[in-house]
Amino acid sequence: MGIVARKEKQKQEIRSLILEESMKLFVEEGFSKVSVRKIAERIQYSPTTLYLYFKDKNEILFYCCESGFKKMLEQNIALALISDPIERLHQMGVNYLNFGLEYPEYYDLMFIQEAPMSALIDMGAGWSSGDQALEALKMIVQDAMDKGLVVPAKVETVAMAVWSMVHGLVSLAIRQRLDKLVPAEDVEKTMHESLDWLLKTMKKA
Amino acid sequence: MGIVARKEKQKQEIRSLILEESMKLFVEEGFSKVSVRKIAERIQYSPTTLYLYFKDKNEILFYCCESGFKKMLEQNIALALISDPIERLHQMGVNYLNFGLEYPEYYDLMFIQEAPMSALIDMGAGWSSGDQALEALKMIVQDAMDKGLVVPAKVETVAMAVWSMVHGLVSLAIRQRLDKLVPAEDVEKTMHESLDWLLKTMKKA
DNA sequence: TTGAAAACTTAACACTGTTAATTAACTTTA
DNA sequence: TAAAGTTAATTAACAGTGTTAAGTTTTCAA
Repeated sequence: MGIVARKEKQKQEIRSLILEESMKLFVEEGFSKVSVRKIAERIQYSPTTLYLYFKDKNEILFYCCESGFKKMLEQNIALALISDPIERLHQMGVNYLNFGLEYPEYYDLMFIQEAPMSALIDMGAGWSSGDQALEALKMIVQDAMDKGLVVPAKVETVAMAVWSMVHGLVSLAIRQRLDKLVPAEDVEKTMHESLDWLLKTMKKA
Repeated sequence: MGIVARKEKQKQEIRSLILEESMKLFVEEGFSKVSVRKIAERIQYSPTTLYLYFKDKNEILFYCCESGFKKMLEQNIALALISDPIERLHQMGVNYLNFGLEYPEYYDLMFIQEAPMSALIDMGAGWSSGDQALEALKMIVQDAMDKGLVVPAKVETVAMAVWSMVHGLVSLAIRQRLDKLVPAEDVEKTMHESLDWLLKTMKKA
């Protein structure tokens, strides 16, 4: 049984190699520039070999996406130290904005492109890491309500509102729409001000 | 000078024909399915002819985008009848959500894809209709502040917050991310609840 | 009617994702 | 050890993409 195990391990190594190199590629050159042939060339395999390890290109992107979520969750570990729910929610938002602005290519894949979601549907799998992040958000909102820090409302409604706002900020920024509202050099600052404004506004007086 | 004028008119007619058919195509089959060759086939011209009327594909999409903004602005005409700024802002948001959900392909082009913005940069032109919509938004926010209906803050900050939120809602919905937060059949309803929540929350007690 | 200018097309380039058929490599069995 | 079987990887190809250069047809003025 040692041989079949080694073979399995080798297979996993090539899978990882494909994913690693794909990620490098779209961090370097952007999502639209990633092609199956380019990935193949980097790992010195023929393009069709990738299809032995993944169903199609979307599936490759889906797994890249997963690793993006891991990156994001890492940033949020320190949140547990913040006891005040509002302050915790605020810091979570700040982390979200920073992540989006620092890794726009990852963000694009995770939340803007439809490719990874199509793969997800084809695979019948779950949005595992994404769901995890959303659960964390809902729990913070719930916590804030329980402690009477925000006006009571349906948790999903508020969570959706908050998520949509930070996503809106990041995705509009990434797609160069926000500089239609304020000068380019003020975009990042104003994004944070908008987030601050929301948190301040939703905080019960 | 009659002849040169007629020629110019014919040229404009073909331009319009290209744009009309392009728009039909991506409303029918989606943005990603629109190709230069498909457009050309529909209008019974060779693919390369399109390049006599537009610099590239992005430029075609840019002009389609423009017509999307016109569609959107039409929906907002009735807003002028609403005197209460908060109520007007609310209705503007509702219109925005409805537009996005009703014409997801247009919305995609106008606010999600980067192609039209690239064209805009190449052309050195302005985001004319888009700017107009944003001005309208800022004015309403300003109005609400002047009348003491919301807590004073920088107009750009609040406008950005509101726009980002509705954009976030629509774009996450279009890309099937919101059904990770609530069941698919509840998405639209919850989107509206989130908008309601924001407006209620920002309204000065 | 001829010649220039404008409008349009054909052919081609360098890509894209993906599949079927084929070869190379390794494992197991006789 | 040699043959058979299995797995891994490749080559060739298809049908599509945006775009450019060169050639053809049409239109109009002198």
